[in-house]
Amino acid sequence: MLVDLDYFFAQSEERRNPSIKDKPVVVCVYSGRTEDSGAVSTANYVARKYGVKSGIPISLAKQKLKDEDAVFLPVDKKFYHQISDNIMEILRSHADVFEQVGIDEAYLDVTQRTKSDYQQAENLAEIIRADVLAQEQLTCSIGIGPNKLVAKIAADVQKPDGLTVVKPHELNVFLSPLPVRRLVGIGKIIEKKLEALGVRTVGQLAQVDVQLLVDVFGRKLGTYFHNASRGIDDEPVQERGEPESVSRISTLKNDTKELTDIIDEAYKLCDEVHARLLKRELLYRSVSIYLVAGDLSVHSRSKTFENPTRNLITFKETVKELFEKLLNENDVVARRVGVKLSNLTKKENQQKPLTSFFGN
DNA sequence: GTATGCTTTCGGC
DNA sequence: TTACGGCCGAAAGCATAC
Repeated sequence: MLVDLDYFFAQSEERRNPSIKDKPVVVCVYSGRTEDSGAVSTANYVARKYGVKSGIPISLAKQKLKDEDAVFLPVDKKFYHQISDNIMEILRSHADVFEQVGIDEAYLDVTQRTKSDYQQAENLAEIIRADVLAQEQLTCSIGIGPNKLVAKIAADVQKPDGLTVVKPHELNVFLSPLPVRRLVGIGKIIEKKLEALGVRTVGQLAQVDVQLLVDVFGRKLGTYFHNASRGIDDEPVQERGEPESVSRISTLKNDTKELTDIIDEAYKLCDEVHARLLKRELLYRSVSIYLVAGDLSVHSRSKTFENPTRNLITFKETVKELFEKLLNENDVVARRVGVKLSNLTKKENQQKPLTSFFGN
């Protein structure tokens, strides 16, 4: 079962101030450069009717809504996190195994408690929705299926406030008409390659000989596509541990080509990211830098070390080295800069053995 | 050839 | 007609190893 909180940030704002909920509500990330510079994080369904959606410029959203009584609000991540934590606790209590994905989504393995009975799973989903609504006044959309792949797609077809159940015998009818793009793992490039093979829908993909898929995409991807098109997926619902990366990015007050200006800003971000690393008692093995140029093209560089460390000086030196490298290789003006630590491990068992101790 | 791991880019929210 | 965040994980693409 996949539970997805509907237009989460905007719905949280509606809960905080119910008087806005019949109006277009647009939650924005303001960059602080000019009055309306920044992008839309998410919008409620009233706003979506006007073409306002995640990622578009705030000024464009304002234009689309210029004749409406729309509400523009800045993101309040702390507030959303509180609500999310409360809801995730509710969801966890209804699952055999629980896997949170991002701030507004979670997989619930309910096989045991429903004894694999889809009617019981549907009943449980209604209980969960009622629980979330009663305790946190928010709606969600739920997909139920034989595995994560199907549950995820099911949750997407009917929202907001939807419940979609796909039983094993309904798999083909449900999946066949969908575009291949709906399958996790199929992006723009693979979509193009499949189109060249005359494959546009999941049903068509299921008709392709598995050997041909293996020949074109390799064994791993080929067999994955073959199985996914049939709704076969063995990925277990798994409790997630620590995040895989910690990053910060910010928009500069003014564009610059100067390494020193970029480094100054980047070092501030390093301090924040490093503080978060320490708070979670983690070590990093990879350092990345990120630069959005004046023309909005994106550039990044990264470096991975042999052994995990928590050293701040190493972090900053590496950031400097990577920005030097990037600026040497590209003639760009920096608009936004960011830093990231990844390949994170807990402080204990930090040392991966080079070879296994016994055997081979 | 395929597997694996690293780097860079993409895309969802 | 343009306009443009911050964060995350996934995908793509490559190099190297087997």
